[in-house]
Amino acid sequence: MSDTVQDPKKPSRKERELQFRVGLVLDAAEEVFAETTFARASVEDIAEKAEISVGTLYNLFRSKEDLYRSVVSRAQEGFFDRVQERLSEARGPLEKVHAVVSYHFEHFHRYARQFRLYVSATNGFQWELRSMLDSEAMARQMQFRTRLIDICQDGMDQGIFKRGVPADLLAINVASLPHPFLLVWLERDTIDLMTLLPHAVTMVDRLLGVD
Amino acid sequence: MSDTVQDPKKPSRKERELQFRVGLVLDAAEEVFAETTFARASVEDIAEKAEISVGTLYNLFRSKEDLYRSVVSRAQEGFFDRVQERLSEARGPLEKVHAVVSYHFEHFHRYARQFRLYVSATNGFQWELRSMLDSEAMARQMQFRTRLIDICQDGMDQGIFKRGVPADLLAINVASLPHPFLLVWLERDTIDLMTLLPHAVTMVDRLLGVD
DNA sequence: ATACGCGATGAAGGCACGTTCACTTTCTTG
DNA sequence: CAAGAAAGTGAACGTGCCTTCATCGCGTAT
Repeated sequence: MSDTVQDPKKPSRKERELQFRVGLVLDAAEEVFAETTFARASVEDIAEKAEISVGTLYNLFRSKEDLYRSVVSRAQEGFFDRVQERLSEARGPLEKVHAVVSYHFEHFHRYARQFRLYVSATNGFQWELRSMLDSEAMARQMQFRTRLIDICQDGMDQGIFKRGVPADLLAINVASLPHPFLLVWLERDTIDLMTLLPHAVTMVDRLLGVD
Repeated sequence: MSDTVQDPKKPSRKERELQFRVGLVLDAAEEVFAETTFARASVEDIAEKAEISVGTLYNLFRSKEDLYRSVVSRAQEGFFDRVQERLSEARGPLEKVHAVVSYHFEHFHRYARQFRLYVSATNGFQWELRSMLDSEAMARQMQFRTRLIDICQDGMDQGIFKRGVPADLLAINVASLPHPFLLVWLERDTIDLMTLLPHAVTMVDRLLGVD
């Protein structure tokens, strides 16, 4: 019998060809999903960009959601693989942390498009158009940011905050410092948010360089 | 002629009643939008929760998008108003920064539901279900986090990183430190991402407490 | 050369949902 | 109290889009 039992490590030519084709489709899907949200991206657009028909797309993936998951997963895998690489090259904790931070910058410098997917993978967010925001809301947002920049500038001028970083970057970092804490809180709904506050204060103080 | 010219400062009873009703509808809409994304939230659900018909909803708001904008705008306004309050009470830059951070915690402790809207307003993100993520992707995410926690713990044990904060919180802060920089970069597409890296490194060093 | 099988195709099905509008109910006013 | 205005209603409409499936084209084996 022509029992085509293959070496399980080495998939057949057919199999490899399939994986290659799937990869091309994922490329196209990544491009489309990166441009908008999951809901707004259309299967037809993806099929067209991949130069296959919608039917074929559904032969390769069970559903739009399945396709999206695969795209995000692949992008995330690529990202983390490279981070791990850097981590294993780096010696000592400080160097390792620097490697992680640096690689974030390098990665999105190269694959700028993937940023939306990255956010989706790490936080469960999806992008929406900024234009969804009221112009009033935009204005308030800007006003608040300016206010915070001024405060940081004052602190530095008065020698209370450590110098060495532009005031606007410092301000933006301060403003987004609560976010990771809030995300942690949402993740484990057992903990009380307020118990995290002291730690957050410690972290801002470090950012500002106050003892 | 019964020219009902009103004192422009004091709207008519009708007008005030309308505003009150609009407020109730916004409450309902906030609840629904906070539960899912803009795309997934349905106008019918909102109308039902507000105990009005879909038609009435469309008498009050031009479109679903208009409604969403109003909800976000109102939530954001409430948030910023209170922050400004705290800011004006606080004396000196450090106290002001502390006030801002503290209020983030207080606010979402009280209005936990608004978190999604807050993110939407500040970053232009929308939430998606976590379940959209591959289980593999989840695992990778977790693995990376654990790796980073270990590194932070090592650093603290070796006396390289400053103590005083749980290793997991430190790790999460390190991991999300690049985010504000990336958002700044996306906002002003004129700048080169890599020019921001040195500042990011400075900020991590401060977070870690290395000189 | 012919028959067979497997993947590709895209038009049609079906559904979900935003929006409208003719009709009804409620309120106002003379 | 009646007539007219204003506001409320929800069924119907239109649109967009995911998914399916009968059909087709092409390579392979006999």
